[in-house]
Amino acid sequence: MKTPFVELPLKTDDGEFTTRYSETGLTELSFPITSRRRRRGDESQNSINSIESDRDSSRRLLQIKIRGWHRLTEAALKAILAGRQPNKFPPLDLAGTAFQKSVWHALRKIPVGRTKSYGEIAQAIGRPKAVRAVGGACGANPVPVLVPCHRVLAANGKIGGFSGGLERKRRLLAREGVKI
DNA sequence: TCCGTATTGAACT
DNA sequence: AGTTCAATACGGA
Repeated sequence: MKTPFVELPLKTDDGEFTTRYSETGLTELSFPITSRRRRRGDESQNSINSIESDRDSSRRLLQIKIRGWHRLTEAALKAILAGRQPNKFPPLDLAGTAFQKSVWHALRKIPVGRTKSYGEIAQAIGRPKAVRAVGGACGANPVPVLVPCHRVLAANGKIGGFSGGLERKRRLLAREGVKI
């Protein structure tokens, strides 16, 4: 992964997500801060929003490219939050080990409204015994929702875990029409 | 090397 | 239907 250098907020009906981009693609998507009160100087927090210098035209082009990616992220995120399959995703630039990347790749193959167990993912990547490790990789997913780790349930059909909180996982699944 | 995990299935109450 | 437990792969410290 290239080092991320742009951070952009993404407002949705579910709150304001935060996204980060490298020169290669989306590196991170984080859930809205749940804290009630919003800090006063919060807006100044966005200082990394802009690239230091616009003088260089290649940088300007990159800036434009990232804005395009951000629009794709926004559309894709909102689609999934509404329980629909996105038409298009931004390019992803995910930091992780080879094992984690293979898990995340397998997660992306689960269609909207369908689920798999941790064990099934383990099988899908050819490591049938790495069930717990699959759970670990899900928890390390830097781009939740877009890489749909919420569609992974425990083998007995129970909810399993979720870094964004079980409530959110249930809500996402419910919108996709999945009954637990 | 040791420890914690978003697991699993079997063997027990 | 709930609890305990061992097997197990991986990643971080």
